Amino acid sequence: MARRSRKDEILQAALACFTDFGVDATTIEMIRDRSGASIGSLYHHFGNKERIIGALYLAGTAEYAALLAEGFARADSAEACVKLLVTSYVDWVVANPDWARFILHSRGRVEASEVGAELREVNRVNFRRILDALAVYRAQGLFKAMPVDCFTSVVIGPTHDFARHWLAGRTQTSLAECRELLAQVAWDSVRAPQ
Amino acid sequence: MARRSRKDEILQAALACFTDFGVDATTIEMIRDRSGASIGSLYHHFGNKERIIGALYLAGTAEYAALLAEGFARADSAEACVKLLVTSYVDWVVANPDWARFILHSRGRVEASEVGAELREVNRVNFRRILDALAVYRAQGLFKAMPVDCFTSVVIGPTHDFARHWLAGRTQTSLAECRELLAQVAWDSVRAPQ
DNA sequence: TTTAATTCTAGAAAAATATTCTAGTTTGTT
DNA sequence: AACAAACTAGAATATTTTTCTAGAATTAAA
Repeated sequence: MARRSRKDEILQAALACFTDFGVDATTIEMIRDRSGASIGSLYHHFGNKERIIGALYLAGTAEYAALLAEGFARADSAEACVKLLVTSYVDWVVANPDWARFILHSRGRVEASEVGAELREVNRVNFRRILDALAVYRAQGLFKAMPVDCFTSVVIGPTHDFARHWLAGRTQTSLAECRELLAQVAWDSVRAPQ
Repeated sequence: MARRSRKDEILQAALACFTDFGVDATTIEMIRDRSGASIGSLYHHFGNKERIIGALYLAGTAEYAALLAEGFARADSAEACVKLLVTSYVDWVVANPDWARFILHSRGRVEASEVGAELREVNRVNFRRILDALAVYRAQGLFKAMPVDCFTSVVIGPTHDFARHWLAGRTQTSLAECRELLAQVAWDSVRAPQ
């Protein structure tokens, strides 16, 4: 690409600032300096600081959702689907650590902001798609009996938690090394007893 | 208690504001109004806004750690220890939902702030205590082989994730209802195969 | 009980930060 | 070229955080 759009330059600069100084410590002026945009341009594109944060967050989750959807098209068993939920997440985090760090740390903030409703809607749709894909296996009794609410938490919870520690530099083991283990644990946790 | 200390009144008011409006939307002035303290008093006790957030965060994690330590004194098997990690967390979240919501949403922010180092130290000590308590069972081969980094994530990850959804009002099932299920899943995920 | 030191409270003033506003400039279309 | 729409610029304004000086309450020593 010859030159990114100004809007993308701003988002890129914002992420770099968030990574270096934390979301709360970065000021609009820092983003302005780093992106080369003017205050006017910045506010033209985003309206306020929260919406910069929101846009970056939504773009990130959309990328992960796309990766997941692509995988689901090929997954042809209960085991493959469950493991895919873990491995897609791991792959995306490993490929985009700064973005992932930002998202993990800003979820609450974005949910409470103006774009919170939009985010919840996107999540709801993605969640629904996952459940639909798994419904047929559930009907076949391939999963342990469990409130549906708990299912995703049991599958993805350990991976979220470990990814957070890895991103914070607190683990000996790398996230990539644990990819298969986490996928296997997820599957073992939800499969029906033999 | 006849009258809470001014410092506690400020923390209490801050939590109430955070609950009602979100951490980022509450201003120092809102905390001042709600607590009845003056700006001077507020800055005398805390120095800046981040330190109010940090103090509230550390107080919350200390309460949970105390609950956990108390339980560990009575836990006398690998299974009891693992399940305790889950049930103590569930019990604390159910008893202190506002505080838990704040903590879940502010972890990243606090880690990035001045008190981040203190928080990491507290976490490290608590984490070490847990691992020490479990080391004897690990030596007996009661746990599945797994990098030690992954162990806590596998145990507590699903509970963290579900608690977050429950606190956001996104679940049908209540957290309390899932208490035993989550504890059992945690134990099944880490116990050695029979 | 007086005195002195310390801790705490008050709110005005200053500094930092976010946002709005008006005036352009560029880009694309007819 | 003429026009409209999208975009950029930065000064001006508004909001929010933080500092600062003065004084009140509390504690401890003499």
